[in-house]
Amino acid sequence: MEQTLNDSGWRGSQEGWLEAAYESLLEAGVDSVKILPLAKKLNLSRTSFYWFFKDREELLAALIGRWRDKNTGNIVRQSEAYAESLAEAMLNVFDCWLNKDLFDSKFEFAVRSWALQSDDILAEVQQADQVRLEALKRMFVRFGHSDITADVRARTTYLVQIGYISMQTQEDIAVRMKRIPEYIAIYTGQVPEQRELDRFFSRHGYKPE
Amino acid sequence: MEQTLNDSGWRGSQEGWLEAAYESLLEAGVDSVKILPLAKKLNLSRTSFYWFFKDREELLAALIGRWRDKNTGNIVRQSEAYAESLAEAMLNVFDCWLNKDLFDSKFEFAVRSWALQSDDILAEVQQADQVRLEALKRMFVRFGHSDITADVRARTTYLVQIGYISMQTQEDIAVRMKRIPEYIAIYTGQVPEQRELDRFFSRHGYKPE
DNA sequence: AGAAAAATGTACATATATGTCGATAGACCA
DNA sequence: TGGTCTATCGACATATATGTACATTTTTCT
Repeated sequence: MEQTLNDSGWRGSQEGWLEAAYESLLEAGVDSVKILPLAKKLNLSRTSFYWFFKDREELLAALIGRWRDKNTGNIVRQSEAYAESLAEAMLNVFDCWLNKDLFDSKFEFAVRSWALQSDDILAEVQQADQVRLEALKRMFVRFGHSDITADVRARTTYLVQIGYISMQTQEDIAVRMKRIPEYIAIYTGQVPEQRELDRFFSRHGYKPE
Repeated sequence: MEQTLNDSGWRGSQEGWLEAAYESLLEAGVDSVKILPLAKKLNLSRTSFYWFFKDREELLAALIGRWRDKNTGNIVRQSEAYAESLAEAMLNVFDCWLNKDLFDSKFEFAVRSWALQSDDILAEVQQADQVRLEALKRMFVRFGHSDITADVRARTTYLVQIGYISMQTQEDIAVRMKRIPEYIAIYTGQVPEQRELDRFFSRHGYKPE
């Protein structure tokens, strides 16, 4: 069988094993991240793995590192982006839910499921939740909400999304877009302006008829 | 070691194995539901299991049956309960989130995580989501909401709860109760009356100072 | 008490996983 | 061209899981 070689001229690499582990995690959870199956997928000998990682533990740690780097940072960033109204600010946050470069929801779900069987992972996830919720709360406060309403609205915003992830729904983009104005109204208590929606739709390549 | 015997005078039983499986599922996910560890927990020989269940598959199927029977029915029931206002109706639904007899959220999370590695389970979960969402939507429609706003508000209500479950937070009852009026306001668009809140607090044995 | 059933346990065959050791092969460089 | 990293592979030792066959014990019923 043909072997695809990487830059350094070898078939395997730390990145290669990590990528395979990532795919397996997303498809079937942590318990599917096992060295033997990954080796088969990569067409490599199982033991070759140990050249790149000390053991399975180290691979899983690398996987968590990847998640931490990607998902939490962008929510904070989007919640702090420039906006003239709360509705516009909320639409900035919504970018995360529609753009896979900003938020990897499958990864998110897999990690949260993983937390069920590992206290270390649970601590990581709860740390991330806190950071994200606080960022969203600051956004509401910035636009004049009181402490308690900002807190509850931040939770609503965030938790609906986490809930969606947990539902693992694969919905049509048009269906999701149709609900956006309603969500904005519920979360912020104010109806978004048409031009704000248009700007949002346009940057996600969506054209409403 | 002393052995606790059940009604029929034997140590093991279908229920006993199922209960052990249930506990293991909630604590550490499906992949922890293995016959050998369960046997250790029950102080029984591993092979004794096969007297009650054909194989591991059958045990897992029984576990799913348990989940189906418990969690979905009560949400539908609560959403259809008598109420004079939308706020009161919503508070009826909130009973589920605070009463473990009405909704087992740990079980819910464990099953949803399980869905990641099994298409059969995923189908079960999505079926349940649909049934629950439709029941909530009917509730909003009953109190005069349009189709689209009822749909989005039903989703908000339900998804926030699924999100909470996914956060696996262990919060103080007082902290949760303090947020209730805000949640009701956001979900229904109307502020709950004091007497409605009092009735709710009282049936959950909570006394606000 | 004796037979039947319900439940348990031992031995065996098998599958899948982890991790170590040492031999070997490919890539790179002087 | 030969040495040296870098990576791959096969063999070994071990752990944990599943499920079957059959013998044994315990309970229940007559």
